[in-house]
Amino acid sequence: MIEITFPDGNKKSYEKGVTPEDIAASIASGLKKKSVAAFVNDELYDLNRPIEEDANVELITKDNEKALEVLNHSTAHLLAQAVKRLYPDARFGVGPAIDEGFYYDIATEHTIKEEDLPKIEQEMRRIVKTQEEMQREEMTREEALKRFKDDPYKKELIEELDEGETVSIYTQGEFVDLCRGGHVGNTRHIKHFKLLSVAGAYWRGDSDREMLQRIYGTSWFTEEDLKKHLDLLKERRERDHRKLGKELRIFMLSDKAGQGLPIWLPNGYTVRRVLEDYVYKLEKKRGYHHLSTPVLGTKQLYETSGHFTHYRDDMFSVMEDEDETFVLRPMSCPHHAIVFDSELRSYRDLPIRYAEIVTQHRYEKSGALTGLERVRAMTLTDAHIFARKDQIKEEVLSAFYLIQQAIHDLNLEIDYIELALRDGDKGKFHPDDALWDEAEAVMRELLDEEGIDYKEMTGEAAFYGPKIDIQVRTALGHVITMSTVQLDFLLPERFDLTYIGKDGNKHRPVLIHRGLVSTWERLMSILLEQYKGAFPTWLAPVQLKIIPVADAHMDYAEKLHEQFIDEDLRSELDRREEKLGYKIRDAQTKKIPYQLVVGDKEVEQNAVTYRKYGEKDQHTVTIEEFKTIIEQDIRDKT
RNA sequence: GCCGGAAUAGCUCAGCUGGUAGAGCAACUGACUUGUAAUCAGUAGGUCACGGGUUCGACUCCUGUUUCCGGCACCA
Repeated sequence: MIEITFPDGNKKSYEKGVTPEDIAASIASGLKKKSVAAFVNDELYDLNRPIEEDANVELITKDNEKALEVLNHSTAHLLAQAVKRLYPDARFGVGPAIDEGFYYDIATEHTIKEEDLPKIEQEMRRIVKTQEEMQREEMTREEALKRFKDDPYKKELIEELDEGETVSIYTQGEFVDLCRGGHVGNTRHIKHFKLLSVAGAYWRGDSDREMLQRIYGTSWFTEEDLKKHLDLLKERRERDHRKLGKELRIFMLSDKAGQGLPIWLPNGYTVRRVLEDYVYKLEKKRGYHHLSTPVLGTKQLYETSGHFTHYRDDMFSVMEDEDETFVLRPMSCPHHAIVFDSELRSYRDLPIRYAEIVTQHRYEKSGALTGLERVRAMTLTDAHIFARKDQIKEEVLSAFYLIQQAIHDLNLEIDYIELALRDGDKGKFHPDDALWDEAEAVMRELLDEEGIDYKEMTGEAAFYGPKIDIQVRTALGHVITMSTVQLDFLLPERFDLTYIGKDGNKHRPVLIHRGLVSTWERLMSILLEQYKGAFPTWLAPVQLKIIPVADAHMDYAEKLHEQFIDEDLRSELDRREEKLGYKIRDAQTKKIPYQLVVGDKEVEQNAVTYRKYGEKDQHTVTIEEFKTIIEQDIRDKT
């Protein structure tokens, strides 16, 4: 007999070799049904894996987050088994559970197409029906190597394990897979799943190695959950900024103008100007000085900064004219460094904060380009703060809080914060360890002191220094880097920047790079998706639409329209001779925040009847009242 | 850049095994003068992404290119 201790402290005796499933059944039949796996002494156990000694056992039920992961992982195995039956030459890479699903990487002569997915799914369902037991087996590394000798990918994975490590494999029917485990125990537990797509993926994520075929899928405990998830995927497609951006005439892309070179249409540019203005004022209040520098710079400038050597491949071609050589700038710090260096600086002048609306060009790989999210010409508000070492914490934090404010005003939410650090890669990061140690320590310290939660990411730093990256989750579920504060000791060296200290000697300033709300392009893609194209009034390209009931009311409507335009409201008047319902529908599909209907009643009362986008109620108010309402709305930014 | 898929009217899409294209919406014209999501009728609109090939004949089959989409890699 062995003794099992439950999370609530209760203990119970069981036969040696009892499985989590048995334990669940012994407590309640409902619990057995709900259980998916278990933590046995904090190790993930399959439902059918025997427990050989006294242990702490926590059953993982379907409502536990881990349960879905186990289910999806098991579904990946099921997928592999089905693929192997249909394409016997198939060899397998890795097949993990991921957020919202799973995938498996496959090597086979057969090119797997989207049309093949139903066939594979069908085979999977067949295996579910025959209720294959997913049997765990443990062996030495050497045995495992023998077992998988014809499986180059699995073999490679095993070879990387330490000598003497125990390897576990799982067998279900004729299919055997190398796997650490945590499985549902039997294929019959897998019921509600769908294969979603096929894609290519490099073996081990290494672009120098071969590409495998990857099948993505998703698996759930109930049909409702599966359906809900599929609906969510559909909803995300509806929110796609490329679709909305086209419908609402926000931006366009044209192969005639150039791949990845977006064109801002009047609607989009209006939103952008509002954002630019907002940021300009925000920065102005925080002591930033705005300036403007050219999109073209000498190659020498970027050689000095180090960007040219680091990012040569991601820059547009070098331009040569007579004896000068230029590049399209990929970023703006060198220009700002030069401005700093153009005058003698005293310690009293610091910090100096330069901000600029910068257009920059990067030769992004063609496959990376995506709508406004990833482009080759982008504009952003970029800032560089030149400070003394004793000012670092204050300046980094103030930049951080500025970012927080902007993200809040845009109705976005910080998902998490990353502290990006270097790793041992001397080619990727500048080699001065002392500078790195100091910079990384300061960043860590200030985050800790301020009680800001963050994840450390080694190997993710910029080549010149550590970064604090602010990650935002978009409405489509992507996590993107929205903002960044980077501490740089290197560029001031490279440009030999100095200021005169209290002691009368020259000192080296530090450089803090600050990206506020990504680029306008990317921000627009995020906002479009966030608001589903229905911009809040302060951002909306058209804030209100005046709709006269009939021609007779046109004069009144014209007068209103003029008044609103004078008040700096973005007003439009529908002058078409159409039915009221038709014009209203048009205003609605354009997602205009306020639609104003004016007819006999309004003319008589000097009033407007408005309806807010997304609301059902209509309100009749005087013109003055309406102005107060919309102006308040604009101030609220909601 | 890599793997796979796609490209038909301004937009959304149909077009079977090869016989040179069609709908809805939008646009334009006319009638209707309207009270909260589509009034009716008519007109016009396409080198079927581009180049080459197979064929008596290609939107359809083959091939190259371009762009887009799903991923991977990359992202100062």
